[in-house]
Amino acid sequence: MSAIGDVARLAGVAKATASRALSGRGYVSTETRAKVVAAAQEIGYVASPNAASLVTGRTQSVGVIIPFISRWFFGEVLESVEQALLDQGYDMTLYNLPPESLERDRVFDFFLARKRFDGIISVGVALSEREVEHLHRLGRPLVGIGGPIRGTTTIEIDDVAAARLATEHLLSLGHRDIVHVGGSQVDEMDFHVHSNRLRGFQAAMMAAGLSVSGCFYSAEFTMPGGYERGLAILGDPRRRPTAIFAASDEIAFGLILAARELGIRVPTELSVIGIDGHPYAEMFRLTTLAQHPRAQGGLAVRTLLAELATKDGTKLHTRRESTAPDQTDTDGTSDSIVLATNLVIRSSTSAPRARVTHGS
Amino acid sequence: MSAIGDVARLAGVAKATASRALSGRGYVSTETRAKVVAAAQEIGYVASPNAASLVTGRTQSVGVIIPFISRWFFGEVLESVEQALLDQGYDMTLYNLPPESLERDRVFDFFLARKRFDGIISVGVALSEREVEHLHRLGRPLVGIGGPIRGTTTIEIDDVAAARLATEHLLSLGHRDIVHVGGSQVDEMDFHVHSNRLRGFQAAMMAAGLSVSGCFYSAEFTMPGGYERGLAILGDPRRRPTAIFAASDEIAFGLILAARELGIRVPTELSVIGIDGHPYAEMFRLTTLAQHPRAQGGLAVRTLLAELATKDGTKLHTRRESTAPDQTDTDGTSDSIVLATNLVIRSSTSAPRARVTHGS
DNA sequence: AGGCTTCATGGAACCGGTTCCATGTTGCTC
DNA sequence: GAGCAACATGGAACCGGTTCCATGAAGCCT
Repeated sequence: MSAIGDVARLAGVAKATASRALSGRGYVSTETRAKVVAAAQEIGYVASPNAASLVTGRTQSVGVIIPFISRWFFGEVLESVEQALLDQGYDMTLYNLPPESLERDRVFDFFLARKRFDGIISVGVALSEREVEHLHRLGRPLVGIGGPIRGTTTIEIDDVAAARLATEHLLSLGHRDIVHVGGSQVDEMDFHVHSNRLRGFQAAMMAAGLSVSGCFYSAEFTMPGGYERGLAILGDPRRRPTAIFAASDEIAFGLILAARELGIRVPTELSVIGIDGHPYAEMFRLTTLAQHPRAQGGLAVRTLLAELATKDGTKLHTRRESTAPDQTDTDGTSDSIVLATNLVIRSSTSAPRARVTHGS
Repeated sequence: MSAIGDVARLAGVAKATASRALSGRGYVSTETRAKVVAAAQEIGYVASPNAASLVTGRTQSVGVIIPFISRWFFGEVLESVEQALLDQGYDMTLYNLPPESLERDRVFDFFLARKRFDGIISVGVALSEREVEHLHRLGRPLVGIGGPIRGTTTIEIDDVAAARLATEHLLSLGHRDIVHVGGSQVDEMDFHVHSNRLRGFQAAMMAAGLSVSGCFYSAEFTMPGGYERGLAILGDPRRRPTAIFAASDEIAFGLILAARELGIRVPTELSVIGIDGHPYAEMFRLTTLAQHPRAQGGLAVRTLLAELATKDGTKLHTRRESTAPDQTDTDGTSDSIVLATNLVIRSSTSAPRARVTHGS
């Protein structure tokens, strides 16, 4: 269609001047700029980002890797990341890599290897040494959400602490017979979320002098997952706990539904607490430790763009002359930014009923 | 980093030959190709898509516009679209445009106007005349999901028919006192889904000789939305219907929860049917009219890529010489591909209890 | 053996921008 | 009024590929 050359011709200036006028870089007189802008407007000129990328090395777009799209946490992160990037004029290209994805290598070796992104955000995907290495070699900033990645800034919550706080809430209400329903070790490959929450639970229990053996059940991280586990755990009245700490709100919802189905009153006969701050928590009156995925997404984008701005001094476009001796760039700030969670108390938790001593 | 020139030099051939060898276009002897491939392998060469796009006009990437990410239907579509595109070597760039988005114009005029995409998929976003016009002018294929867009191939289900079928299921069980809980007119701007489902409901009711006045209640398209409406509708025992047709499974879940909370048995005292085929339907034992968003997404991609392949003959790269007289390209196949839905009967629906005649 | 087609390869133009460098202008200082 | 900095602009190189065109070597036909 219309190229910048056409704009220049129409405005009666050189390509170089038109470029400067439109991009705002370098010296251009006010009148010239006006002429160029008018010409561009007239023929409906829109710059080709490809051409610009080719010479500047900047693409104005960011790649995002994520294992799930429709699970609440990930959907929220995605929405906030997209929003923040759009605000700053960046495109977001999405790679959905479920835990067992066969495409994984192809995404890393082919899609991400092309210099198509100014930076990459990895959400809840545990990267292998090789993969991190691979991405670092691209010389593009990489920011993670949801767990530490070696040599990379990561936004996360303190899962151990969150789990401990949730458990302590139950303990403080007087519960002694507490069970944790969390993610299975098998799904764990995707991050340490599951085991961290389990550890937090165990830490709190042990600090209270309670045994943790037999207190953990695994479930899928979904409402049906919690529901099924709930039916199994609560089915046997003699082994029924007085409180359950669920590793996610969705699991907690499922547990509550299972309890209702079995005629067990929440919270009178069973307290349930979750982690997430899911929008449905209000409806289920669920007490939960709220995390804020949108804040995490927004912060990830700000962090990435800040690193990008810093790196701006150092020409992104690797000039062949500057044969820097393959520095591994380990100076990369490997901080882990921990965001706060907060306890939202609703009516799914309360003190346990007066204890009925078993067996006598 | 490494450019194709480096590969060529290492292999001892010209850039042109290296390009042919790697892209597989044009004549290259087997040995030469081997040499080039080996050289490329050796220095870890990865082609720059930007440079290629610049000359070919193809970007190997597709833009997707979608109003929600975390709602079930949209998440599913997104996952399947991404998957299908990745399979074919395409990138997916995502634009999240919620109904009231202020970014809307910016996305159309700036982000989508740059020749960055080979095609565009619009999911559940009603496009204005101007926007369609705008996209068509780019000369890139456009495929819609979820509703007709003038002059564009669209993948959809027959919402009217699906609603009618759902309603007929309730009627065939003997229900006469049926209520429809669907999307509000206000959200409607995003598509005709809401009003189409309402129309299907009304058609079935009227065909059965029943009045439809006062039989419709609007709700947010979420579980809490259905829950709240459910409490209101079912709260008054005298005006309680024997069956509810919910416009979405999530609404249906909410209705079921409300019923349980009010001590109303499903399906004995209240039948509930939804539309969607949500994965949680199993857990809620919900009878529903299943649609298949993944199939819709996959088909949309296949359709788009097919149009792209056709257009391939006609040089995508508009050569300045071919000053074709601004043809509006109204030949565009404006088909609407309608995908099937199917009734999945579970135990949220049954015949109504023996009728208790009111008032006497 | 001469002429043609098919295959192989290199040189150079080109896609559409950005940026370096050279060449002028002004305007201000001493 | 000479000297110098800041401002304006154009020409040309360049980013990294693809493709057109020309040249040449085989292989085949008559």
